[in-house]
Amino acid sequence: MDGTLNTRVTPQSAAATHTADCAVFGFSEGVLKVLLVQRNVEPFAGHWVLPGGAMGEDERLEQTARRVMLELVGVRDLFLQQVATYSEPDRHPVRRVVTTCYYALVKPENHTPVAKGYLSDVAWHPLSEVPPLGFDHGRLLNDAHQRLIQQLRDRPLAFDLLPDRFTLTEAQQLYEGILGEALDRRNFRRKILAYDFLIETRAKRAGVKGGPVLYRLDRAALDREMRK
Amino acid sequence: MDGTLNTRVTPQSAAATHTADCAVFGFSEGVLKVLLVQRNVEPFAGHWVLPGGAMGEDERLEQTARRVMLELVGVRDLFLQQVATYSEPDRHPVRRVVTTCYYALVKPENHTPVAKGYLSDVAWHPLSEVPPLGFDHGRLLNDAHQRLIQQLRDRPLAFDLLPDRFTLTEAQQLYEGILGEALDRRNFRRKILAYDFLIETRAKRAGVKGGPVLYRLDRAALDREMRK
DNA sequence: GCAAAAGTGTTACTCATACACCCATGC
DNA sequence: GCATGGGTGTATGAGTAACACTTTTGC
Repeated sequence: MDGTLNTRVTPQSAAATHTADCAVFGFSEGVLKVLLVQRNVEPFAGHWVLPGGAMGEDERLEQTARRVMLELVGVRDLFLQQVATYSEPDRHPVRRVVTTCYYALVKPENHTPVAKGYLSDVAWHPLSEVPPLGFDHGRLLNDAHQRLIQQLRDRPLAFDLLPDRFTLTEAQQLYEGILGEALDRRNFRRKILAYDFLIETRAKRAGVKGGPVLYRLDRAALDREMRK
Repeated sequence: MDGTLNTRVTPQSAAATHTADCAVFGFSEGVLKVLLVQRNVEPFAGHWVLPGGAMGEDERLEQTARRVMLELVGVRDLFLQQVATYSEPDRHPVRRVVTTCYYALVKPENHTPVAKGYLSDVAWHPLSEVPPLGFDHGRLLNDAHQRLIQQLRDRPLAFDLLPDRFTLTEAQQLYEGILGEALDRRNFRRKILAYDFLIETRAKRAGVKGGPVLYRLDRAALDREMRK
């Protein structure tokens, strides 16, 4: 309640910087990946971490997250969900930093992230081969992934990660990558074909065996489903 | 990621105060209630708001929330869950305040909250009769309630709100109060009696018609269930 | 004795799961 | 022609939802 109880706001209580960190998930080559950046400044120089940045003066944290994503991977209008806020006094070794973690879903093939500023590298890492992360970002990433799993189980969130035309097998690989478990093909197909936002196209993809049918999204129907 | 991207930490980005606000739910007289405090200072003097306070120098937000609850209602070891963080630049009319909302569950009969400091009153309000709240606390309370509903649907969280001995009808009223819908008595009893943390006592309560059986909790079994 | 609340089983439906064979294509 | 992946249906079990009558007690 903003200092109404005994702990009135003081210069001390304002000493924390607030940042937004993003666990950005993408799907390519049949594998779920996360976008990481490598720091070239202390603390944690040389370490991989989640991309993030400090909240600006007239910005809310979600805007901070969007700005960081725009600057880093050049993507607008991404799907962004708040996960949690982390405030341990010693989570940043130099100064007090409170961070709010978001997760985001993007199509990697649409964007080529480039390292700028304090970063020596940017890369997609398969979620199964993430290096140890700096700060407490290993925990943030894990929490973000768990939240994504939880939300995917009752909403078809993940179709934003697929290319414009995709096969049901690709969709299934995506679900399996996120959930971390194998799914039965027939049960999966039945379940997602029960949605009305999948449109079968007549086109088939060259170079793929068995000529799988390509689907595309009915965006309006998907949005309707997501709002339920 | 703590200022690694372009938005390096500056004095501006540190200008926000961080607070923890709590939606404290209790259950008495068969009704779900929330603990509100009334401010006697501007801004929002005379308005009811959620209890909260500013994060201290060596404190994480959860500790802030616990401290506020201890000072206000004298309760330790309460069940506390983080809901979300709110950072709109204008959510506080005087200065920049970012807040993280928690919800808490307590037994009202064990604690008599007293108004101190900037507060002219403290009271339990039935959730169905909450006055318009100051700041954006109406939204916070709503979000906290929604999160509580969501979590109650897959974990038996709410038994902390019941007295030591309680009837199944009371438990059902509690669930109905939280979920905001009527439940079938037989289905409800079957469902919660399937848990093994409910212990039937031989005692019956005086003054209640029909001589309902009183139950108590097997705390260890409940904790086990909550960890699942 | 009557009003009020407690207590008790069964059925139908929906949803998740498990499981195996044939077909089309690329090589 | 064979290896690879695409495509399809059914049966079972679990969980959820709907539904009405009898018993006990306080007054």
